Amino acid sequence: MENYQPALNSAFHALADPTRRAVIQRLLRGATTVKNLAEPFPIGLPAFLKHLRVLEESGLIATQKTGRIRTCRLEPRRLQQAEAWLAEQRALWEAGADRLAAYVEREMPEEPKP
Amino acid sequence: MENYQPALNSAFHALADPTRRAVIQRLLRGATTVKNLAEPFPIGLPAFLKHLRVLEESGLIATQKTGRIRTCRLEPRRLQQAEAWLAEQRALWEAGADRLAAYVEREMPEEPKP
DNA sequence: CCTATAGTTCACCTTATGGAGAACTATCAG
DNA sequence: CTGATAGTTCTCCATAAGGTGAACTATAGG
Repeated sequence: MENYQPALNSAFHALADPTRRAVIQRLLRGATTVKNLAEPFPIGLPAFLKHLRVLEESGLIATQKTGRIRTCRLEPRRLQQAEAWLAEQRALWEAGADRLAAYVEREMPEEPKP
Repeated sequence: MENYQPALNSAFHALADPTRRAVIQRLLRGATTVKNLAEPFPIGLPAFLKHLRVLEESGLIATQKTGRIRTCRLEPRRLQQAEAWLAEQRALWEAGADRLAAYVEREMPEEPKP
């Protein structure tokens, strides 16, 4: 089953936290430094760095260190990948012509189990 | 900040688990019972029921008990809501005309801090 | 009534998550 | 060289997640 997709696991998990979603939204407006990103949040730097690591390991952002400054930028491909999964489910739902048929087949099978 | 959206928190969290995504995909083909849903998975019923509760509390599915049978169905609105958030971010990214401008303003501010 | 079926609840375990503070490292500015 | 700045790492803590097995409840059928 193509349903075990680690990329989706970690992407959706990363997206489940409001701090991390806010980081993503901030990065939509351009790459910036850790300090800059962390500034609006009421948590300590160590905690914030954990969020960044979750985002980076999920592939939603990428970072690069130059001198003592780490710059973070958005990696839109993963975002799109998550969106694609959701869009596909919606498409299947909307297509759903076979929903009733499947229901009938399930509730009134032609060959009940012995 | 409209970024603290409990609905998105719980929806994305629910979507982060492959078992729960598989349940959603199963429900695309029509409502069914707990037993039916649980059958393909290698985990015990109590663990599976926890997954169902996460899905239900996130608003991604709805359930209804008749007699001793609980029927689960997909609630596509939440799915769409999550998709909408992602789509919006992508739209903002693709619009991103001000990305360079913001970068310049950040890296070369007109009034550096004293 | 009796029993299999469908869920449910309970106590428990292990690991992950999100946060804290303190101490440390590496660089840039003067 | 000497700070100040920007990250980083460390240990610790509380809670949430995901799983287990055993015991329990409530129907539906025969």
